[in-house]
Amino acid sequence: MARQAASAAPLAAKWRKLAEARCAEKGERLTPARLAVYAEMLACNRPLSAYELIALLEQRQGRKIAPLSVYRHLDFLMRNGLVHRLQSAQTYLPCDHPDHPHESQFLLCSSCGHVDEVESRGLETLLSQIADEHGFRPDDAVVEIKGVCGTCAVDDSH
Amino acid sequence: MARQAASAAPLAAKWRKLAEARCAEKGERLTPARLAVYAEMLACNRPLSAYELIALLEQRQGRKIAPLSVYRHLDFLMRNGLVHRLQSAQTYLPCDHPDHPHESQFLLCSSCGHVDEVESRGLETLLSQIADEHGFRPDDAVVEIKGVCGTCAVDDSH
DNA sequence: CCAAGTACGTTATAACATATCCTTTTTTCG
DNA sequence: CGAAAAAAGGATATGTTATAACGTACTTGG
Repeated sequence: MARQAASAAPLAAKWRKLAEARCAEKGERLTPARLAVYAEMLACNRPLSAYELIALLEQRQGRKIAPLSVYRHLDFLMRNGLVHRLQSAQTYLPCDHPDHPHESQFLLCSSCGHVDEVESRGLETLLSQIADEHGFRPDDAVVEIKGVCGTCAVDDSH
Repeated sequence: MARQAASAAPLAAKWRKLAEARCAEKGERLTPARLAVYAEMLACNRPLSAYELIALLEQRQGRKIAPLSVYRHLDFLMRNGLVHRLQSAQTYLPCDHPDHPHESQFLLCSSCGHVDEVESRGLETLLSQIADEHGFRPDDAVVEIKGVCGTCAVDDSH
């Protein structure tokens, strides 16, 4: 039986289609190199630093990859709402629900490293209000809550 | 008249006393080196990268300063609530009201670079609620709103 | 004094990100 | 189609941010 050359991480059709749709909307080109970075991030399913991502891609593809390439691909993916950057950890994470543009808030577990992406309209409203009270016109907000997730809290108590 | 050797930035008594009080509470030692970093940050009155701070201190003191020294001093100042780190900009800013421990939120103007530190109990409550809904125990939250401040917005409209 | 702990200096290096320049690929349009 | 333009990607170098590892000196408290 033929073995396929594993030059890219497997990518579920669901995610590929969403990604294609998001890029098509803006007339952006979702090239194989870009898709490979996105697939790798989804396959790994945790926040990755740019250099961790480089290492994974190099291993997968069996060749050297320059940091700049990955940063360009990350920029592209962020620009199109497929990937977020965690500012407090300098890592990158695929968006959990890239079906629509949105602001996100993150819950970062300091114990297991898991990150939960949540979307709270109430919070966004309140942030706008706060900005408004200070005569400030907000463009975009970073909200990253560090703490311990439910699973780890349960484990702690044992 | 005697000219004083300007080996440290001038530091208003108000800020020095607050800093001393904060450190005394925790039995921490506010040494001259630490105070010099704090004074420099207050004198500059804008977010500084660690390396900008190094350059300023080197100029002021007329000698080389190792990055690690400044990072240690910044850690100290943050640990004692005198300085904040802006996660999205990788810069450091003296706390606006170090008279009590608190969580802060920041309004960062992308036009003039000014940063406003605000404290919203309502926001903190809402963040706790959101965490709670997700079974998450929060330790600390990063909230940084980027946008355009009132002053710059007025200028824009001309 | 002496031991322990904290602060700080020095050198080196790790980790994160971008600049510059050039080649390849894709698109556009006569 | 084929030339020009635009977008993407590769290679090399460098800039920026942060920490490791190790040693010395300065408190502090018995």
